[in-house]
Amino acid sequence: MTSDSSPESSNDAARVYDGVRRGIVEGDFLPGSRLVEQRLAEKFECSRTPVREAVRRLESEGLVVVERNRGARVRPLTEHEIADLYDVRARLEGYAASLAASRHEHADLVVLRRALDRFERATDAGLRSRDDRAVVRELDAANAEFHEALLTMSRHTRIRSLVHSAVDAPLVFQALQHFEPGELERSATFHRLIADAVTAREPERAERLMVEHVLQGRDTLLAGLSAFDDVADLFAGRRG
Amino acid sequence: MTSDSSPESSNDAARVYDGVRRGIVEGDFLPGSRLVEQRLAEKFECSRTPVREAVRRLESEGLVVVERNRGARVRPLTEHEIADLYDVRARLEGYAASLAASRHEHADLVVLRRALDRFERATDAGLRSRDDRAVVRELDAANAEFHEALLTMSRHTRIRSLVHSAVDAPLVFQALQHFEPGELERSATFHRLIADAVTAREPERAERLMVEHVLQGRDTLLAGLSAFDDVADLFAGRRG
DNA sequence: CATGGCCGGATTGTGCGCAATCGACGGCGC
DNA sequence: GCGCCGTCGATTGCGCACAATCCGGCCATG
Repeated sequence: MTSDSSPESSNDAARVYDGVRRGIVEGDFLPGSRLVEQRLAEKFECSRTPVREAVRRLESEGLVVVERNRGARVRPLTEHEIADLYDVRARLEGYAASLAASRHEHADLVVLRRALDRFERATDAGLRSRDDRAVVRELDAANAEFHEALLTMSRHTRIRSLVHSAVDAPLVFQALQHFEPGELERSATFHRLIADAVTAREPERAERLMVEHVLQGRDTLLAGLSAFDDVADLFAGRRG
Repeated sequence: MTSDSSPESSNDAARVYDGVRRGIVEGDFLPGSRLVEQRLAEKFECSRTPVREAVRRLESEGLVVVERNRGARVRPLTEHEIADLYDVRARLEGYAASLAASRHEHADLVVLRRALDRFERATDAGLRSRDDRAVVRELDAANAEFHEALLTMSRHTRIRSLVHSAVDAPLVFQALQHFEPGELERSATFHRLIADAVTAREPERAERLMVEHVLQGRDTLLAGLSAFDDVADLFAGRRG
């Protein structure tokens, strides 16, 4: 689930936005840590102006919190908030899936199938070596492509940004899901079922399957979190 | 549904944000019209820097669109998009209502009741003179207070901003709803029923009622729109 | 020892100027 | 008359400096 702005965006603000966002998602900026404008400006070799813009955008997307005159920090998340976000996400993506089933055009199906295949290949690789960073990154990218394809097919101008508001913040924990045994296969299965329901233009089934898929992901993640309470503490911003 | 930042924010950026937002919602800036940074800076008596911040924030909330190096304009909406936004809103606020029914604390009910009373008073005034701008503004404010109260009671940190993403843009048309005969009473009735379901801690009923309430609003609005096709054209940015 | 006011460094908020970019207009050749 | 190209004005993108604000520590006082 990456943003619309491609990483090689020519303007500085978008470049900083992509960089900081990736830094947050991949764990280089830990939750609770401060994002000082001057520091980021030096890191990305530009002035504070585009940095400000990037940070404010991240704020409006819920990845960082800024307090007036006190600056920005990476938003810490409690287990409770993660669960809530996944519940909203389930509803939003479920709705998107039902729209996709109703509204898709033939060309969309090609894109969807390609995303499906990519995810299955990534799954195979992931089953062999799930601690290879490149493999994990490919898994996440393939997963994002599948979900993005459905958002596009829904023909709903705004739903993409709405889904991102719910999805992006918990993305920090994404990696945890891949370590749960069976989760990769489960995801692949659901992706296929969802694609089938959408292809057959069955909105209700597509919605139900998507809701269940997302809730599965929620539970896997929460299970992984409580298995690593110290990690949970870390991500909640309670530095030790 | 007004933003969290109170209008008397000491901050220039927030002041401009509030001002432009109000200008869009109240029709002073028509959809499709350009928002030139320098112009806004003069109007709000500050430099372009805070104006930029305000405009970018409005962009991320979907009220304006900006094209690179070409500036911002008030986002035009098609009837189709309005319908889609209301559908998402129904689901999101329905979810929020069910959460509110499950999670509210006793003190919340006082706030909810006050909002309810305020809306009923505003309704009475509205039935007498529905073309008085002050009365309409009070109606909108009371309505916003009711919906905001439920969002607060849902104890879901992020749902407020999600709902606003779906609600804010079509707010431009809000006024149209008040002219549909019977709509004010219908709204008041639903508000009361929703409040009752929430108070009685019945999440499913609260959700159903809220979904229906929002969809009623959608239909009223669309009916009003097609009754004024020229107005619709105007708001869609097709200037004549 | 607890408390409150004061000061200095760090960081954000804002103003302002210049360079880059885009669209419109008009001149040129055909 | 029509399409192409260069120039120009309008506007945004960005860098930079100064002002406003906040936090921590220090000191005086009770």
